[in-house]
Amino acid sequence: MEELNRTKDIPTQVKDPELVDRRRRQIADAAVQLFIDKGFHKTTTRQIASAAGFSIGSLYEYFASKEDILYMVCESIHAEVERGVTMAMSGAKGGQNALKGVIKEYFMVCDRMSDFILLIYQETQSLPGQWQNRVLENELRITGLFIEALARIASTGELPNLDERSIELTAHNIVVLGHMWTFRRWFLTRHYSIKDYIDRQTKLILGMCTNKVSP
Amino acid sequence: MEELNRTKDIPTQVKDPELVDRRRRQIADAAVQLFIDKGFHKTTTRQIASAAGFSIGSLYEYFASKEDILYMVCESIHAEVERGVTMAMSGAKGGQNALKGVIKEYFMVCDRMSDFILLIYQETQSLPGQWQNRVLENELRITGLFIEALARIASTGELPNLDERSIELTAHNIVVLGHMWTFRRWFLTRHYSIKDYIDRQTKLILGMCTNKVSP
DNA sequence: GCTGTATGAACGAGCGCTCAGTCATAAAGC
DNA sequence: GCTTTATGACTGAGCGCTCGTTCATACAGC
Repeated sequence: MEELNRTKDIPTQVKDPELVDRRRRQIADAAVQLFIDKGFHKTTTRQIASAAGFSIGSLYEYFASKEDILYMVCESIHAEVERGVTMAMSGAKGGQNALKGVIKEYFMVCDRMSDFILLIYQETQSLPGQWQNRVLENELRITGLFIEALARIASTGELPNLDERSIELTAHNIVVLGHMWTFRRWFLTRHYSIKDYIDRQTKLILGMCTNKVSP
Repeated sequence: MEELNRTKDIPTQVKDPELVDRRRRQIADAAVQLFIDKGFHKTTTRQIASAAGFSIGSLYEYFASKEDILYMVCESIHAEVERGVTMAMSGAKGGQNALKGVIKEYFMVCDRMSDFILLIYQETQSLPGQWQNRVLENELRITGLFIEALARIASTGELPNLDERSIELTAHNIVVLGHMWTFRRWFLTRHYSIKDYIDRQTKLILGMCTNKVSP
């Protein structure tokens, strides 16, 4: 799993690496739900330990600090999102419908993972600087997948009028409009179903790409 | 000032209302900078008090809790953003250039206030539920300004193909793409000047509005 | 019996918030 | 005008408590 590579540099006291992976996954699963429900700061290490079925002492055998746990949670969320987006891309057909399909699948991922995406928006700042950067790199890598997809579609001549920079910005826009479904859901879910949202946003985004506005 | 009306229901021990306003403004000004620099949770009430030039005891004459201070900070940020957006609207000319102008002015407000907007994205969750709702209402009111502006422009026949729902969603998109400049600035400012960003996003947004994609 | 893992009581720094008291100013009494 | 009393903004030591983290001890597998 991708997530395991990137958490290798979280320090631990425990020798058996397979046990470390298993326990860390246990802890991350328990922690993420607590963080979603109460936020990072209002969740205590004791609550995390007991939700994972450990003593507080054991928890500190696998992590050196509370922030380490948050970092691992963020990493595993991004791994999951990236997995979803990659799958959405691979199932794409040719032509302009390819873009429609990718947007739809991505927005579905955002819908399914909205709690998790929201968590990243709210708690990235609580990470130590070094790991904040890692999280931002993840965000960029996911955006990169959309840049590639758009470039591929543009190269077939389906998307006129898009230079490299505009493709980049459009990719960011698509990513963020997916996130918007999560951080404005307090309003959006009251007025749109996810299907409505996807249909309308897809039209608007396609308008973005195929526009022919005079300068 | 708008912000004063909405903070009337924060309790205080002090009798003189004019003094309450003055002191609260003092405290909010000190607190907002600390919150931006260190975050809400890592800022202590003592630090706020001393940055405002008070003792910790006095601070609690004007607020009943630390969260009250955060709420007042959020209110004053929204008041400032709303002021900026309203000014941008009032200076608008007719025609499609009206929309261009509004977008430009709004994005400039986002650029100027990016620290503050970011703060709201990160710390709204730290507010008690009741005041969280107030902050979300503010966000909605600002979006409403864009809905009105778009509706006004559409009614002149400048924007074809936009039903009411699409206007609403486009307004949300514009607001959020302004925010994007703040919460992705770690990437965007390295590759785009604010002028670049405005020019390119304006083109993309106009493409959104004037699109004629088949169903 | 030695190594690696698990435990939870104990620690102590730090937090939000309180409250008994101070002091400058103003009103009241003479 | 001088003294006394009342007012209310302001002060900061300290209370009660929580939390992240540690470590002496117990236990399990080989």
